[in-house]
Amino acid sequence: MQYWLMKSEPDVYGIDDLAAQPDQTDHWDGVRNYQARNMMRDQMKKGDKVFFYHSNCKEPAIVGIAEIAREGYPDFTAWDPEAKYFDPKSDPDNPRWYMVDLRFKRKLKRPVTLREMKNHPELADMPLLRKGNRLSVMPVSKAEWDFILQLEKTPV
DNA sequence: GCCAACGTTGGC
DNA sequence: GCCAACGTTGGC
Repeated sequence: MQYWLMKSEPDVYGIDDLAAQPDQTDHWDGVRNYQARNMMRDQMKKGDKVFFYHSNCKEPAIVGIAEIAREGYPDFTAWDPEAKYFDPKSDPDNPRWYMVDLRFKRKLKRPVTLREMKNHPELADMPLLRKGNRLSVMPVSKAEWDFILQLEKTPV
């Protein structure tokens, strides 16, 4: 099993939005970046664990845990001219973009903030902490995953 | 709201 | 294939 981190803007789609879905499951559409696409299409497996990260907000932080409920399949919103992430270069015969389904598992006991993570050398290799990194989907090592779960248990 | 860093596009 | 221009991301 692998571990991942996926970013979302809470104003657009936060962890509470995922938790409010039927079966607490939703498709993760709108990713339009090839590196992220490849990971969703080729690497994510059902049951993999995912940190849900809130980006572009007041206190960027990991706020919860989800899991992969369905492995990569074509992102059909790319074919919908009305959709925000419509891409005329993608078509059903040759889909350019892929997505997965995520199922909400739980919120963290407290958010583990970006600011806090920067203070721990154990996490320094995470793409999340590297300057200028814009990947919205990234792998997390088991050591990093476990470390962050330890942080969660520690009061701020 | 600013702006640095990055990915993509398209002219050549 | 190069690279300048452009749009986007996302922390601050």
